[in-house]
Formats: sequence, structure tokens, C-alpha cells
Amino acid sequence: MAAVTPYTCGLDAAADVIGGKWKPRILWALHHGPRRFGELRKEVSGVTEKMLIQQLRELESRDIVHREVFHQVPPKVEYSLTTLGESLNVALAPLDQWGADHLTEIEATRPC
Amino acid sequence: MAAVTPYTCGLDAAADVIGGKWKPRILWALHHGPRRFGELRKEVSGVTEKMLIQQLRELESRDIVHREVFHQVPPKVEYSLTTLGESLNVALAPLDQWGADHLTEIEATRPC
DNA sequence: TCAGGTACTCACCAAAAGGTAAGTAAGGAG
DNA sequence: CTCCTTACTTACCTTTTGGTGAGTACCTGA
Repeated sequence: MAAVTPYTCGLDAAADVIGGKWKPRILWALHHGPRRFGELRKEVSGVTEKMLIQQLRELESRDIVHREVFHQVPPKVEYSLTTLGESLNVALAPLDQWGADHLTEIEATRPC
Repeated sequence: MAAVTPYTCGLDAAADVIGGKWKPRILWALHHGPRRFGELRKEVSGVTEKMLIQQLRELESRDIVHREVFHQVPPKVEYSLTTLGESLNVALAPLDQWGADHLTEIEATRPC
């Protein structure tokens, strides 16, 4: 019998979902409520439009974020967390806390 | 005033530590106690020697895992979690749980 | 003398991820 | 008729990450 899942544990699966340079920051930004594309671009500083869209699309296809288009000119698109996305953020909270708690150590051992 | 930290939140810092294709699985394998290099190679199925060492070295430099050499022939090296590593694993537990809980959805929306 | 077992180490290559810069669409304002 | 805003989209390039396969060091036991 071959493995039914490509993942070896839940952590493995979760890592697949939040993997990518900008996803944690996007998730964190959306934690405070729906955001427009342009707002996210500002809040997630350093991200380019291409990367932001790419990551949002991936999160959308994973049903982590919801995309709502308002048919206006100029266009308006709002991104928000789905129920699944909110539960993911809840699971992410302890990790965020860990990172905050050990920020000094983490920075001290940062490569380069 | 420039930012003092390269990280924008704890999650960002944590992601930097656990980033890499094999780190979550290595961490999970070490959760059950110290492991020799050869044991990890078997438990983390699919990993090559080069990648395993590389990731272990990174975790070691971040003070997440401890490396202990036994001066024998043939050589024996044991890897185990440090206190920091254990606390990281604790923070990772909810994420693992989330992944396990939503395995079906995650698989269903997997690209390719 | 030589194979065996363990933990690496290295040179080289392939693939994936990320970055840059320019362009598109749509309609309202001037 | 042109500019403005917003949210993308595309082509192309660079960087990072991961993979392959071979080689090394060490002592032991046959």
C-alpha cells in the first residue's frame, strides 16, 4: 500500500500552506480585518505587486483567504480570511508568540 | 529611526528559523528523543545526506538542536532538541494539529 | 591487506522561488 | 482627448534552494 497522503504529518501539511516568503505577513495583516490590495501592499512592506498577488492567489486557492471584487472604477478588491484562514491564524498564534519571546536569540544567531 | 529588527513580527522570526524543506520533519523526528544521523536519515524519508546535514547545521547554529559527537569508530553522532528547540516544538504543536485536522481540505486544494 | 560501517564533504547541476520593470483595462474628471 | 486611479499581468532575469553522485577519514575485524 502506497502512502495516501504526500504529507507525513500535520506540520508538513501546514508548512505547505504557509510556505512562501510573504504568506505569514499577509496572514498577519488580514488578521485585523479585510484589506484592499493596495492596503496590503503598504502593510506588507517590501513586497512587490507580483509577489503579493501570487501569494494571495495561492492562499485563495487553498481557501485561506477570500477575494471579493467590487465592480467599480477604479477597481476595488477586498481580501479577507475565510473560516479556515481564521483557524489557521489561531494555530499560528503560539508560533508568533514563540518568535516574539525569543526574538533576541533568533536575531543573534541569524546567518550573515 | 531605522528598524532594529529585520523581522516584522514573531511569526516572521519563527518562519525564518523553521524555513527549509526538511526542518519541520527533522524537528518532529527529534521530538521523541535523541537520534543518530543514520536514524534521522531513515525517519525523515526522502532526505539526502547533504540536505539532512545542511538543515541540522542550520538548526544547530540557531541553538534549536544539540549535536553530540561520540569519539568512536565507526563514528557516532547524536542530535537532540535544546531547551529552545523543545519550546519551539511546543509552539509548533497547534500548527501540527491544524494540519492534521484539515488534512483533507489541504490535500484537495494542493496544486498540481 | 582490505572490506565494512558511519558521518560527513565536495563539485557540479537543475529547479524553484523571487525580483524588476513595463504594460493593460476601465471609466470618470478636467 | 488625455490623465488618473487601482488592480493586476507579462516577459525576462537573478538568486536561492535542493538534488546527484562520488569521495574522505577513521579504526575494526577477517
